[in-house]
Amino acid sequence: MADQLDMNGLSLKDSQHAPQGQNGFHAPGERSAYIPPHARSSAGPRAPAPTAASLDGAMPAANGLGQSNWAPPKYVHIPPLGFSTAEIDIHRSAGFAGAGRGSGGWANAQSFTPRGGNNWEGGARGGFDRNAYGNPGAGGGQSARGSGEGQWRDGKHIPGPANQRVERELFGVPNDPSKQQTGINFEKYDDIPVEASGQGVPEPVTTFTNPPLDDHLIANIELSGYKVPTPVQKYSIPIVMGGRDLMACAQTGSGKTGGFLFPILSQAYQTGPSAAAPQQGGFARQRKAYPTSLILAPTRELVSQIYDEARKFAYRSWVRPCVVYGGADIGSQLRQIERGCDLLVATPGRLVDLIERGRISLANIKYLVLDEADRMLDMGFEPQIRRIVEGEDMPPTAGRQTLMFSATFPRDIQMLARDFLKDYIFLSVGRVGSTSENITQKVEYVEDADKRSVLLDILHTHGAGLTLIFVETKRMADSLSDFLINQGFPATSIHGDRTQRERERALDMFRSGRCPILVATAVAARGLDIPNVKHVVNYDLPTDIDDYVHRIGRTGRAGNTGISTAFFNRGNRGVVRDLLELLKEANQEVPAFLESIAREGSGFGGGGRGGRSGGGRGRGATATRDVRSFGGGQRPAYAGSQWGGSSGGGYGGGFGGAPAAGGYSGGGGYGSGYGNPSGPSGPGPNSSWW
DNA sequence: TGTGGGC
Repeated sequence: MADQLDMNGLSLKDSQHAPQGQNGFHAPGERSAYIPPHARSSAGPRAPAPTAASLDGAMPAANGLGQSNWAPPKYVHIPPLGFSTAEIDIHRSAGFAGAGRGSGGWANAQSFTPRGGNNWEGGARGGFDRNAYGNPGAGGGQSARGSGEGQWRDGKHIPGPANQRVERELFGVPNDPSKQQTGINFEKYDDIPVEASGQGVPEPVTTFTNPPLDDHLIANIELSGYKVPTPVQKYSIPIVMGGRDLMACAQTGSGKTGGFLFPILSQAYQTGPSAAAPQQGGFARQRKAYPTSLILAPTRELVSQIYDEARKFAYRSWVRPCVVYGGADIGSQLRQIERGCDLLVATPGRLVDLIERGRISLANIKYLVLDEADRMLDMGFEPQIRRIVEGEDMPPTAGRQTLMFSATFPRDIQMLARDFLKDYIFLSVGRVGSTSENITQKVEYVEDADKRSVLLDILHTHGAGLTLIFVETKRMADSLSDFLINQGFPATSIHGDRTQRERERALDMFRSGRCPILVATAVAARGLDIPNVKHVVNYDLPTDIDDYVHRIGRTGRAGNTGISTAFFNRGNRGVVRDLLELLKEANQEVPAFLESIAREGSGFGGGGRGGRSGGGRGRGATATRDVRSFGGGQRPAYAGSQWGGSSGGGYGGGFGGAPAAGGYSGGGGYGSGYGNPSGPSGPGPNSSWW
């Protein structure tokens, strides 16, 4: 269904869709118009999920390339993905078919493809009716939009009616592999250590129960299949509900999104819309939206993913989530916002645009969330974030709650982040290397000239499952995917120069297994939750080790295992020390050449630390630590979630029980071997993942 | 340097 819709308005550039009957492949000689490399990768619209038969036979033939390298069985392992064409169609059609508004998956396509009667329509929200705040029409039966939305009336939350179709769209059907992550049971993570510092850290919760959580939220959590809060959720729920600011380090895929959505929505369901809400003139047409929650993330796809989650947990509630990002039709986003916007998920650029147009005010923001916060505050994004947070009408730190989440949090970025936080609690969830236990990391020495052939070897060897290949530049993404396609591999690419439609399509093809090889730039490095990524290849290593951490984190998620392979050569010696350290910490095999190049490296590059990581940006210890604890040589309290036995009390520095002690008073410190001594580069650890 | 992100 999605693919079919994608046919609308295709330009020449999209002509890969045209030869539907040929599985979307052109013989090279036949091309009369330029077809971008990635375009040649796609199977035609509505192509069935690849089966051994379809790929084996049709694809190479249509490709007309001889395909000596084509090894069907390996890439056709759709079975491990558990897809059938029918399932895909069900899901997708659910996403597009009828919902009056944004549909699931990457279905936000509607926002840039104004198809007739697009998804934002389907029943005008009669302006704002703040008397019965929320979703007019939902009260007495079916909402006009058919989404089963609730409202806030007379100080009470009145959930909308259930809607089977919407439920299936949001929560999937049983065993829907595209919803796999939902409902992963995190009970096995019970022994994950947690470090919390700051004044008065509250006790963690252990279940999704009322109190403190609102019943309506709990119902939606159950629909989503979550059973027990993940470690980060256990801590973030009471912290956020207690009104505190938060800086949290937790691997994506560990329930981070729920970590902020749960407490925010729960509060919203209990307290209703902000009293200070929209100064609606008495006129029907209010064109400016006043969201109470704002979630910012660095890429469009991530924003879209968060929005999809938000819709689940906001189901039938008075809270209306909206999403805005660039590359998509702004008109439909405006219409969407006009119908009500309580929780807004956005990329920075488009948000600024909408603010400038006077269509969004941040005056009512109660919650500000920066996802992938270290990225949002790095050189590239920081000015925009600062403008949004400090340069518009958002309440100051005292008037809002600010939450930051990331898997990595370099020291310098922590320092910067403090500008946006007030008396925050620092939370680090996870055991050193816990992720990597699920990821087998390999590093191979490969000269640039040999990369392609080594990659082919790898692709032949590790056939089953999805393979995500990272490169450093957009150009390389195109040329490598082009190469792979010419070699007969079902590959596609995603990077920032592709159109939004191409990006979403590539991701969808990858996700669904129809195109199990994806060549990507950094755009896909963070946050994306793609089930069944079996192998991450760092064809080009990033220059920053944190990027490496995020990249390999696309596999081995939520208890699954994964493989990571990095191509290393002397051009990467800038990261050699950090990489070395990382591998050791994660108990991975350390190739000898790494050690020796690291020694070479220490000879030059100046300073104590070889390579680029000057400025104290290198990895130090394994755990991210609260930067506030470095000042006086003090360390944050150490809270072993299940270690100390005493259910949250009695950690060294006053976690839980002894409020004032916090992380400032040099608590018990780390167990031996937990916090490494500071590296030579600087005052100490700064970046990490759990 | 490159990668994201508005028009």
